[in-house]
Amino acid sequence: MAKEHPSELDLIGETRRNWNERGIREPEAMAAATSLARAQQVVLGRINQALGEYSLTFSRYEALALLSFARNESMGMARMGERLQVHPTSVTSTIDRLERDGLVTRSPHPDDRRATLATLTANGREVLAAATAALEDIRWGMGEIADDDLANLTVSLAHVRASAGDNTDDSLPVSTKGNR
Amino acid sequence: MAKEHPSELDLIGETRRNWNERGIREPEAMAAATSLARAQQVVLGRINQALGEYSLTFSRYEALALLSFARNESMGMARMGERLQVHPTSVTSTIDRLERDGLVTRSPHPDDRRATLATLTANGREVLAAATAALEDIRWGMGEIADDDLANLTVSLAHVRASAGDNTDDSLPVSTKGNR
DNA sequence: GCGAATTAGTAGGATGTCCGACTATTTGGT
DNA sequence: ACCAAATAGTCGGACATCCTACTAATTCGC
Repeated sequence: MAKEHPSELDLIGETRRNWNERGIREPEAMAAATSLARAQQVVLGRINQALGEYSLTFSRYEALALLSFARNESMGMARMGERLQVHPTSVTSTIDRLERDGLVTRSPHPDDRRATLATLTANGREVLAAATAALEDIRWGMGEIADDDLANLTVSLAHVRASAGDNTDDSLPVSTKGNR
Repeated sequence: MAKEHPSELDLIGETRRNWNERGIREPEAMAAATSLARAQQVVLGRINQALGEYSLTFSRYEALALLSFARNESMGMARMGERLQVHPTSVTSTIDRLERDGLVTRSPHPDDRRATLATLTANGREVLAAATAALEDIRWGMGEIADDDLANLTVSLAHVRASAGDNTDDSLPVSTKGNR
């Protein structure tokens, strides 16, 4: 997915300069938002590139990983949507494709006839392991960035997530925990 | 788009804990990548929410803004794809919708009969101005985060972008420029 | 000059995401 | 107990994005 499209000129800086000439009201926020969008595009592109080897996408990979952590490698779809923070219809779509590829199975919930359980298959477990190794190899798309810088990034991003109401208590790197 | 789905439990931290129990190889990179994805989801959701008022999406907004900075508020579509860092077919799709809504027009390039120029209309210019004001009002989706923190975030993200070959010389806040 | 290689734009197909609507089932309040 | 309200999952529609393939036009190299 999406080859890397490096740009010689600094697109973010260029954009900021343009907006500044026009007298923008929140330049720092604008720069942060556009940087965030571009960085995510880069990282997600690398991740999906690596996962393509296994006919996976990051969405489907996340669903597999979530199931692998669950009791019996099984979980109701509504709960998956909450955990993955996506719309119920996105879960349906994701599970459709994972089921098509034989990585999960659907089964009726034993106690609630409305609910459907998604369960990891043996094949799904194997593909997940291989895909995880591939992601580790590319450091989850984070390039050659040092762990210290990654920790800083995670902290900065935690502020953003916290502003949306996310609890981020446990996201912060150990080294920075309680240092405030 | 996408209401805010705050989560009481720390999903990122939870995920990290799960992976740690399994002995992951690049925990910092994993945490940074998942944080990036979630933060981007939050910010883009807020931005698109605000732009919905004007029947715009962030993609279409970016295209309008790009045109507004161009000479004659006009630009070839291939060039737009380079600037916006998206596939040529995505530009076609974006311009299709902007044209449908009367915000841009297509016209043949005078010197190159292969090329098509997209040009901002008067209405497009007005909608862009109103949408920009709306984005400023919500600080481009960055919530209540202080400018200092936003600057740190932009610097951290510049590292990521730089790792993809992006030139980031002019993205860095003035205060940190040349301090290395 | 002329054919090969490149470039511009689009059509068609796949995926992911959201929203609104709809069915089936379970819960809750009176 | 019973009907209203909430919940689980799916379907269809709208968008954004990518890729492959194709047409038309321009540019390059010999």
